[in-house]
Amino acid sequence: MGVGPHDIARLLEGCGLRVTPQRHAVVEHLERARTHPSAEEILAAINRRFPRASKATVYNTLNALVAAGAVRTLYVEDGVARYDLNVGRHHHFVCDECGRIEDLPFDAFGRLPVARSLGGRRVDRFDLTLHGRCADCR
Amino acid sequence: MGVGPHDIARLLEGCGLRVTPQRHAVVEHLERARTHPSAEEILAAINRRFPRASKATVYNTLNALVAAGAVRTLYVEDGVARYDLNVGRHHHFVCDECGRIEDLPFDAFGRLPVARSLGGRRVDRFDLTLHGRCADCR
DNA sequence: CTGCGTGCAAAATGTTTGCAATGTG
DNA sequence: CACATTGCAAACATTTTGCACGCAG
Repeated sequence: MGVGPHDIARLLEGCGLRVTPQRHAVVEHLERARTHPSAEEILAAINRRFPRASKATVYNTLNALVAAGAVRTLYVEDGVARYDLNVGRHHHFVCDECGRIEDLPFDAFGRLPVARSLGGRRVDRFDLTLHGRCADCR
Repeated sequence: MGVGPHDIARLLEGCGLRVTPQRHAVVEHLERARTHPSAEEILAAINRRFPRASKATVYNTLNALVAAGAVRTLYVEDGVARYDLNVGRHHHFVCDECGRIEDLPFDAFGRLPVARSLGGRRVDRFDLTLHGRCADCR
């Protein structure tokens, strides 16, 4: 699922956003990072290339991408927002040792028998998060 | 799964906490509320009986209960911590309309075929959260 | 030139902590 | 009576917002 340097610009444009170096760097880091980084981590990463980049820019960019449906927000374990470029159906694995969050393909362990309705409720979707030790920490 | 007024005192003692009226009220509200309340909601609730009760007391109590394993912290949708007295195995249903969070029994829709290991990872547990409309909002 | 985007700083939340006064065991 | 717990206020952490300047179309 490689997103080329071109595609980043297209993704931004597709969200109605102008392509700026800072925004490009935000998306590039989201793509490269396999840890579902927080805003703070993203800011630190893009500050290596753009030392003057600010929280406001990072949050503005992320919120715009989320609003446009290109990025998903994740809340895992603590109240810190984490961001996920992968908008397709998938699950998550949280390593309780190092804290990294990995994507799991939707069918990694078979389809889940989740009903469409349940006790009078309408079920539209579900989020599954696995916990344990990642391959590195195991 | 009714927890009587007696049991609240026992639960607090079992966590090594002295039984105070404020703490009793916190647990009582956790038990009665079916919405997995946030600290702010709990504070508002116990302020009806104890107008001078403070955030510090609510947070101290909740954190002590979480540390003792009697309460679970939930992070759903936004960065706000929500608290769940039910520490047994169960899932959650989030109503996207009214925001309420309901407990679902572990076997509500069959056991999930989640593997013990997955691509080099060790899987210890999993959290499943269903989204949709609750019976009231449907 | 028009206006979106940036960066800085301040504000708005949500949560934690320090401490004197108080209540519990 | 000893000391855990309370309430208040201040500190913290994260996210949002206001605004002047700057760059792109």
